Amino acid sequence: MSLTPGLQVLQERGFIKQCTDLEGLNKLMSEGPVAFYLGIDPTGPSLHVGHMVPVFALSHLQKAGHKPVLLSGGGTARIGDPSGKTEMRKLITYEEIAANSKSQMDQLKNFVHLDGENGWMMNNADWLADLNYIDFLREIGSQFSVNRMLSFEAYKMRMETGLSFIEFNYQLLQSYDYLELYRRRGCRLQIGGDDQWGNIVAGIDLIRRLESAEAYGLTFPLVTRSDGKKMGKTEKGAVFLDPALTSPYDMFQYWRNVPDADVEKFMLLFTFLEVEEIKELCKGEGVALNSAKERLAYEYTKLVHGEAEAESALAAAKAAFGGGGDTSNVPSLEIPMAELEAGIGVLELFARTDLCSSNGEARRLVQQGGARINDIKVGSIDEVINASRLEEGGLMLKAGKKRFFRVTAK
RNA sequence: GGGGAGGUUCCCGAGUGGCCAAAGGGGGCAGACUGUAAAUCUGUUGGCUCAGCCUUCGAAGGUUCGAAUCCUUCUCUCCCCA
Repeated sequence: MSLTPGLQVLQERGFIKQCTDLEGLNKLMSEGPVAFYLGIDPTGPSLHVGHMVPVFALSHLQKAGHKPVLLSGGGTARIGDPSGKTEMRKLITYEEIAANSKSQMDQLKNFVHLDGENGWMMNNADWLADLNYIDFLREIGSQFSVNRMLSFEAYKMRMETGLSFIEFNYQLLQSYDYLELYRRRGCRLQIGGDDQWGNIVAGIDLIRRLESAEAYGLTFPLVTRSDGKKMGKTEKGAVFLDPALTSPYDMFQYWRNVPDADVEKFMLLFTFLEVEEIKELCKGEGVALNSAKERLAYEYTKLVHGEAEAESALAAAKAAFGGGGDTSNVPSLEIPMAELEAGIGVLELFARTDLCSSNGEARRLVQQGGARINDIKVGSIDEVINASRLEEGGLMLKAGKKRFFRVTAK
């Protein structure tokens, strides 16, 4: 079977995990633009790496001429999806959900063009928020078999730890979303992470029963790292798109430090570079892969924050690790010159930066020989830093091998 | 509604009156080795004005010279029965 361009791209980039009927979907897509949707629940204020595989997939399909609906789950977030979770998520307020939804959607402007003609942005709160319970049960609830739902993998885990009724209803709402989008926009495809498989399939069933129409589902792998660490997590938490939560520099560093074994896979999934070019960049081994990692970091940062920020992050990283150069974009803190002239204890100095969260941590860092200032090891916890140590108006603090922080005096 | 079991440090989990800032594991951090990779080994991992002091074992009281450990009330979670 030769794949239609959109699917072809997803296939060769390693996006496709499961499809309800790849052949059928391929045929449909070969006949013309297909309306499809991706739902994202606004459970947090910012999107993070974990959200991005489906977003990239959406963009690839859009580029191939298909029509995306980006659905913010303003209604479903009020319930909470139990899929893949071991415990119930805390319910969040309606106000938070609305705010999250807005900020998340704003973040995707660089990836998709939802102008109402080639794509749409919708919110399922529009049809879920004011549902009439009895009507819903009669029309939708009657179509669902509890026996069948309980057999779904997504609920298996929860059968051990407990599943509340509110969460059990999540699948009905997501299925109803699909039905609504089929009716409103003619959506015939829903895409999502592989944890959404059960919910997607349920929606397809619902459409078949009520509309006698064939709809499709396509899921993407839940990306893992070869070293077993959680994808998109740093010691500080998730790698967010919001620069207030994750600075462009930190985002850059996250990708820059990815394990060798994952570079190619991540480039295919998280950048728009041509497949050929990626193969070329990643064919090297060992040290050669370092430049590929740098490129990966640059491309992703550029997509999220724009070229200027990506350049800055790259320059800052080079300066910090290579020595010299423009360090002005390394995360920094400004302290009054007078204070520095009077002298500041090293421990206090480190504790005031993001490098150490307490004096004790700074003490440990120094005692273990991991603290450096302007690349000179801090020898003692009693050391006092004053203005004579300034270089180019600042101090470059280093904790361990790869955490940098710049302190400037004014 | 009735009965039972529990809530311990970032997570899991030991600890039933002083030897407990609290075993062990995970994770994190640092050092060695390296390539801002992985793997491995070692150290470290509540705060502070750091041989001392302060705060922490769901919350609030109480008993005691002394409480994570005992008592009372409250609160939350899980399980069984209805």
